[in-house]
Amino acid sequence: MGQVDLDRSVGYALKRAVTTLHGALEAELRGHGLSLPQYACLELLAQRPGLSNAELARGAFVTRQAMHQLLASLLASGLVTSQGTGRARRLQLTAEGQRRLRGPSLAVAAIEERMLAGLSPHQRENLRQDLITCAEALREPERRHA
Amino acid sequence: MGQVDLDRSVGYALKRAVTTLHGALEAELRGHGLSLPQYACLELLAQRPGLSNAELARGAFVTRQAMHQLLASLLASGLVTSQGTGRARRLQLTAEGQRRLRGPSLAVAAIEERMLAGLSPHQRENLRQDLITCAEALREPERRHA
DNA sequence: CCCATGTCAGTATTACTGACATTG
DNA sequence: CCAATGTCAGTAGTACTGACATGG
Repeated sequence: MGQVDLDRSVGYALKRAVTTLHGALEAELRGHGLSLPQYACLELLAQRPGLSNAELARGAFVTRQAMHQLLASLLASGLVTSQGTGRARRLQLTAEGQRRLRGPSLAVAAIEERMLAGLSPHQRENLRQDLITCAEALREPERRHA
Repeated sequence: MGQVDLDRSVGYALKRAVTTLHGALEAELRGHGLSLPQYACLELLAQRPGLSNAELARGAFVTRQAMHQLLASLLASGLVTSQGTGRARRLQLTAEGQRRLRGPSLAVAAIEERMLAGLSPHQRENLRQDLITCAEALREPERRHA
């Protein structure tokens, strides 16, 4: 065989974990009036103020078109502001955006904490590092432009 | 703050890993004429013959309605057969389904192997276990029906 | 000139919720 | 009767591809 064994597959466990996490996050965020993509965008801007749309898209793992339309609603809601009209517009949270993010951000942190409750700090860091190692390993053969 | 720190967040690393994996899988499977959900369904049936639609749905982390419509195309394509008309219909791959799955299954195994190339067998198992621990931890408070 | 970006459309896939008959 | 299932619709949210102007 040598094929995939679901009961031993890291990929399958990965999918299970993410699905469960997404479900928990969406359920929680719904109560805060935010979708998961919206939250991700706001959180990204909170921690990395001044990102452009394209940078934000890369950080959220979506296309810049998808981020563009997501941002449109956030801009319209007054949670985010755009500065300049040049090539890379600086985006950042408004005061209202910061206020609206506070609760959800704490709630999300609590969920992540609950998810990791069974792991020691050492295990958590190992887990995070291994996940990054996995992502890096898959990105290699992409060989972006040139 | 005590809020989410993207650069230290396991959840963020999890999302990055899954997104990258999905991208690699979809790119590969496209060449085999299968979508990722279709592949998942076939692989599940290959390893657990006789599953019902609802069981399949749980195994693939989607609703039974979503699985139902996915199965419709696979049944129409003759890759899967349904037996009985009772409450829990037994589903299984046809000979054609098995044949069509072979290549994709090997390709997916290769991708998973590439993803894990930087990790020792011990690390891989640790990673898988930790992911399952995380998923379990989040599932607790759901408390399904009483 | 070139590449990345911002932006406008259109499309498509995918899954979801709701509803209801059926089965065990 | 009840819980789970199969199934039919309709809906929605999300992202994707294509295209094109702009800017550095």
